[in-house]
Amino acid sequence: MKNSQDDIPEQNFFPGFESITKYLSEDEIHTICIPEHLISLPRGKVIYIEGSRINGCYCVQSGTVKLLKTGFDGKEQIIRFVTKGDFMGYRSVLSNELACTTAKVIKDTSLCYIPSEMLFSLINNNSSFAMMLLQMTCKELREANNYITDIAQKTVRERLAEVLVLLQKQFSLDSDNFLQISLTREELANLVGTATESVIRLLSEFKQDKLIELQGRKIKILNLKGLVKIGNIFS
Amino acid sequence: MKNSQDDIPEQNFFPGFESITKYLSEDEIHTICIPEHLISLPRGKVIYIEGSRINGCYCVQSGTVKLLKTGFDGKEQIIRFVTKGDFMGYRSVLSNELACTTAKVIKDTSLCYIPSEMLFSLINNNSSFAMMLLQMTCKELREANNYITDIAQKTVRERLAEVLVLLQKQFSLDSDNFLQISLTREELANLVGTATESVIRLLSEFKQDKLIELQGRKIKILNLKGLVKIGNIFS
DNA sequence: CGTAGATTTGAGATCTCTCAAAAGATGTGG
DNA sequence: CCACATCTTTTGAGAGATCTCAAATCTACG
Repeated sequence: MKNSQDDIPEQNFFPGFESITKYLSEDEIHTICIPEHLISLPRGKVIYIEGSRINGCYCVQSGTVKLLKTGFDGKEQIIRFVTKGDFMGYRSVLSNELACTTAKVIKDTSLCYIPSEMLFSLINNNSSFAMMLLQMTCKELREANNYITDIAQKTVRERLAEVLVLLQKQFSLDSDNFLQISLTREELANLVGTATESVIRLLSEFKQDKLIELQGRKIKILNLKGLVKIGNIFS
Repeated sequence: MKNSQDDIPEQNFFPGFESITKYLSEDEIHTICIPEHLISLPRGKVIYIEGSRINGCYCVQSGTVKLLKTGFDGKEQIIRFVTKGDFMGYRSVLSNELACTTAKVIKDTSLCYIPSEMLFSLINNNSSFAMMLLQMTCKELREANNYITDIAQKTVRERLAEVLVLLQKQFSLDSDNFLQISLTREELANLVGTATESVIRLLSEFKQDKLIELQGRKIKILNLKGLVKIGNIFS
């Protein structure tokens, strides 16, 4: 597998792999990072759909993907965003189940596909990779548990404030300090777990209270502490 | 480690381990199942508290434990129940973080304690155990994601119906077909994510509609299909 | 310029929560 | 075994948050 291209720094070609390369040998990296496994997709494209069988997982190298579940009445619930260095789809592969979420691109993205066999072989042959994966799922699990408690106990107002704070943490800012993620009001509602109109009303309240600034879909956090306080965020 | 007691069937002494013994060698089982690691606790006892450091995880052999998180205003949110054969606490151990939930006994329980080092050594030396653990976290993650969607989109009435159906799935029935789990109205509310009074009102509605029968804290499901329909449960 | 989709605003309906009080259950100590 | 204290459960009533429906505006794009 190792070949004469050793002098070419892979990191430049596969920037998204920084987070996992430290757990993989050169051989393993070369096996995964073949051109046939690299995929580029524009905003709006669906990577996989809830209920379908997926035969591999994905590592995001750039862009943003939303993972969502569809409720019984067709309403979307956004579970999390997947950005550079994150994995997705591995849960279904590992437990050999149909995908329980839909993955949809919200900012042009490039992905590396990792076939099931390859994932299983990595886990079985490389215990530090297995441990990394285990810790990753544990982290997701903790966040999911926190989210359950929040959604169950907090008001919509508190949750929206919290979501804004979390977006600020996960996404970088552009030159004008606006969040580098563009969500429709509906997507924001599907993240918070509320109606679109409620998000709109609360956003304009927050704007009036000088907590945020709005320019179409772009959001700038003006008073992070204020939002933290409204959202009753402690952790 | 292996000794002259080989003729004694461990299963009788450690019934809760059925689910994990198939992933462990005899040696490994003998290392884990030492008397010093077996703990019996009555209802009401706390095994570990949210925010504390735990140095190992637990495998439940009998009884029932509730895992809960405390919201900012002190209200409990029950995350899940841990019963025979289930693990708990491993998430915090693996990610080397403080416990993010509190574990409290709700039905007299016996546990086996598994120290951190032992857990890590099992993962590193036994890839099928690591895989089992990984699949377990994936299963929990799927359930957590489902729960997020439910709590965010369903009404309290739908959620209570769903919770009753889930309890019926997870817990066995006594001779009179009552659920073998005893929860206060408040605990039920903390599971559904609502106020105690709301649970009480809805339970008596369900009773009037002949969906359930109540005897104090004991609950008998009379019309499972009806509850499934009210709860909009598809999976 | 026209159409489709997204956003905003308003108003009424409704679900759910909170607060308060009564009734019932449980447990303790005398 | 009774009396008292405490906790749980139940019921009522009113307040408030949030949702739904409808209509108006705005935006983007061919």
